[in-house]
Amino acid sequence: MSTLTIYNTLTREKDEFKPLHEGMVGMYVCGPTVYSHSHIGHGKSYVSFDVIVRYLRFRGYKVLYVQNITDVGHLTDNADEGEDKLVKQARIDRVHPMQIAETITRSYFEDMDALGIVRPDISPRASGHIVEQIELIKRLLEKGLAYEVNGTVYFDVRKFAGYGKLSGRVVEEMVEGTRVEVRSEKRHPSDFALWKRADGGHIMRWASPWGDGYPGWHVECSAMSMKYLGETFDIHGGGMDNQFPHHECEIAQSEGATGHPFVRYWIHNNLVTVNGQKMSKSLGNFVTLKDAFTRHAPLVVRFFILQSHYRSTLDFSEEALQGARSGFDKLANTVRNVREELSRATAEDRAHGGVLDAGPYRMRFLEAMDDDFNTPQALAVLFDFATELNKLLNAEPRPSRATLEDALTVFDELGGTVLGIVPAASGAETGQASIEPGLVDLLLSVRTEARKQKLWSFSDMVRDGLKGLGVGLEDKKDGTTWRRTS
RNA sequence: GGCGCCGUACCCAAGUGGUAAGGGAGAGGUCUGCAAAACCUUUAUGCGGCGGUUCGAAUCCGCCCGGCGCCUCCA
Repeated sequence: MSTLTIYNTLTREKDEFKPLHEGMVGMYVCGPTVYSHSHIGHGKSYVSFDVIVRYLRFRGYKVLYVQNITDVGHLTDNADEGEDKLVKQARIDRVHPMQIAETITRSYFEDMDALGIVRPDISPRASGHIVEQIELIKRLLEKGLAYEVNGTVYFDVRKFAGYGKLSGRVVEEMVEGTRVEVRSEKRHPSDFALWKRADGGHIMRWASPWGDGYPGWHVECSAMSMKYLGETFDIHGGGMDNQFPHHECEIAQSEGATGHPFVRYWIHNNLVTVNGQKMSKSLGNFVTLKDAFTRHAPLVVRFFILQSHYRSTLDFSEEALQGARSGFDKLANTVRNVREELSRATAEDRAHGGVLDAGPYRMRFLEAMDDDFNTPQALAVLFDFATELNKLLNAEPRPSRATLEDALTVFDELGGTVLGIVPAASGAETGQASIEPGLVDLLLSVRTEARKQKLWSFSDMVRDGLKGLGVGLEDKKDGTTWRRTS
């Protein structure tokens, strides 16, 4: 097996992956701020990290995957001023902020489940870890890396030498040209809030050594990741837009407090564009997943995402999604045909027949995934494999049972377990007891009889009618098969 | 202004020194009562442009053109 390499933002190159503890991986990914429904950008991000987790597990690592739910703390305009997003939405909807958080959290998991994303092992809520955040801030104050002003605690950026190492920024150079307004309270414009004083009407507030307030922008991720994964862990992921300042600040807080390296591999996925333009909350041009799912099956969206590399931007367009759908169908058809042929081969106890060695395809797939999770290339391997299998399925002698079994294993493991785009056999294929498949079969036998009598317009009527109901027919040499097409 | 990314066929998209993956769409063909599915052939002497390094460059270097991102929230 080749070695797994991961593009590490910290080193700016593909590093060989070696976990801190043999066989175990601690991984943290920045989760959503739950104040509005997830959009396709979230989809791309979490599908990408889902495949990374799946692949690591497939490769035999025991992965502990932690992804936070931010239900407090992020602000609307800049790091130090502005309104809490949850509070703002709550005011608009005239409900308690936690009601928004709860509703949106459910919505988020609903969408992620639809995309076939394996749930994180732990989904810690920021509001449930206020104590840990306060403890972290206390440690930073004790070490002299933070200071308090009027109930607000700031991180003193100039006291932490490593500030800027992730994003390649130099503190002194950042001041000029930025739009960060200098707040007189702060010792340096780049200092960021760890704890914020809650003014009069602020609903989300907690008691702290510095008075009533709420956690700053970045502490939750440091506090929660270290709580569950330890002070140094293997992988931290997130969107590229979080590289600075969010992740930079996380490093400063965590390493400042512990004195140890925080994260060994930083993984950043690229963003989604719509019509070539960045999709963002402030631009208001985002497409929610729920909206996308009304036009495209969730698995097609997942397939579409995996057709480009996680570090590339992905341009969302209806045309591209249509193309993805056709490609996805092609792969799904092949898997279905292999399953059907296998049940025939099993029934006739077919020991000999056409042969295709799955080994080379499996190897190429793993090599692609080992190369910084190159899912487009891995998919290309599955397509190559499908083409060869289709040839075999059309040829005489019929493929051997062993070949079909191997092929199915490849599809189930690589396409299913790793990429998550090959679902388990559907009800119709497994003969699930239901009246509907029985009725379709009955119609098909009637139509077959009609075709024997060359009653073409009659048989076409049945076919067209079923098509309208989302059942597609295929007349093959050894009989007619059907599948759901919508 | 500072830092960074990208530009590959009609569309999407891999490939980072060895002579252009894969998917979609189009054209032609095989099979079929017709479809559908599948298979075969075909569609970039060419990788934004111009130079340079090299036996050899889409891949490395320089300049230019075009698009985008971060430096304020965002995955």
